[in-house]
Amino acid sequence: MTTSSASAPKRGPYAKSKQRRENIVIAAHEVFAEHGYKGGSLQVVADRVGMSQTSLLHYFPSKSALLLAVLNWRDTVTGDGGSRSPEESLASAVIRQARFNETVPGVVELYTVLCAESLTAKHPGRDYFTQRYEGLRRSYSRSFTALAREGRLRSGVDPERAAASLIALWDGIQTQWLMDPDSVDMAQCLQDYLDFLILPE
Amino acid sequence: MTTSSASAPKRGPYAKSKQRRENIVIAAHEVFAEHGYKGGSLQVVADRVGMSQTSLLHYFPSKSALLLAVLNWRDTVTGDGGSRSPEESLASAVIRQARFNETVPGVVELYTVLCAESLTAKHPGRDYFTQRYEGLRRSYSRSFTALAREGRLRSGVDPERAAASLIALWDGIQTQWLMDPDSVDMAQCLQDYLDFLILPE
DNA sequence: ACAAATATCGAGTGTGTACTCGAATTTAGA
DNA sequence: TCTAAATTCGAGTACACACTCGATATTTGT
Repeated sequence: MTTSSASAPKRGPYAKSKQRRENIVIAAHEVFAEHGYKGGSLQVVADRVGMSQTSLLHYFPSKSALLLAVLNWRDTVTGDGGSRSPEESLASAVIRQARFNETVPGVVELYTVLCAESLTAKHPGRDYFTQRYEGLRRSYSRSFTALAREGRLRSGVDPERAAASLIALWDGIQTQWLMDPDSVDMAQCLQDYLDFLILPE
Repeated sequence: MTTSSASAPKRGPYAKSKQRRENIVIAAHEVFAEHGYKGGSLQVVADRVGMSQTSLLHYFPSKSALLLAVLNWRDTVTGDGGSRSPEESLASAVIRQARFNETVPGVVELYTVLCAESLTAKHPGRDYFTQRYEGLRRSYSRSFTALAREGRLRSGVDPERAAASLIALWDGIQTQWLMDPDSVDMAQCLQDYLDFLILPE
């Protein structure tokens, strides 16, 4: 036998399945970004990927399962959070990511729209976002603490509050940027804030 | 004649109408905060206020009209934006409002949820939020400019970017607070930021 | 008290939703 | 090639939605 016990005559997904699933996730990403989770429909996703709604449900058993797949896919695609090399500074990684985000407004929109929507009752994305925020705060908090040890954090700055504030500023500036991209310079706002918190070497 | 031309035999709303409309708006406020605009339904609002869905539509001709009424009502209730006395400092007004907001999580939730939802396609709240952000940025920008004239703005700080950043920080910290109220101190984060921007007298 | 304007609602309309079922088609391993 | 598994989809289900219509009940100015 190749896998598992003899009483399980399974063969696994066919060759094109992987590509098919990814196409669905990408289409769903667009639809959820444009209309939100509640506002987006499986039918529209199916139309966009060129298959029937029934076939779509063969790959993802429910709408909420599709949402979670979209959120997890987003994580793997965007070099998100702690994926910076040990040499790169926190500030440089943040600014680099912010500049990159300007080139993918759809990704920013998905994140901003679903994050707030996940605050509503029984939203399937709730756990994803709460865990993500916990992780992000811990990660940034550690970075600020490390900077403090080197004496490079402005005195009086609390690492945990600074972590939450940095994330908050980032999220909020993205919202304004989505409303009117010309009204605000995301990277510059983050740069200003980090220049204040972090002292030069 | 009392009002308008003779060919308009109107009598106007009855006595209890005003109260009725306000009850509807309050119920809608709760429902939209809990479920968002798309997620909330007229039936649930009608149930909560104790009337039929049809009667509700007598007061507000459409769901989107009800949403706009809710948003405008929110403005009049929360002492919002520029309603501070000339003596009170910008910082003190911001912190006071932030502390007040901790006592009305439903209002914060409505704002955060609908603001992000308004980014989605053809959302009826879009104009409200874009205009609100424009107004808020202009107001804060003026305050920072005034402080700069008194030499009380940290050198290198751009008033317009500082205005956008302050709003962004505020919005973002509210999101984190809604997800987990214990994870963050909204007023303290704003205080930290303002203490940096604004020099003591 | 009377008549007209307002308020209330039951019943219905058309549409969209996520999701199910069963049958036909395609693929892959032997 | 042959068979069983994986894939596709048309048809249908049950329900929720915003909104309409017309008829009834209530309020108000005179």
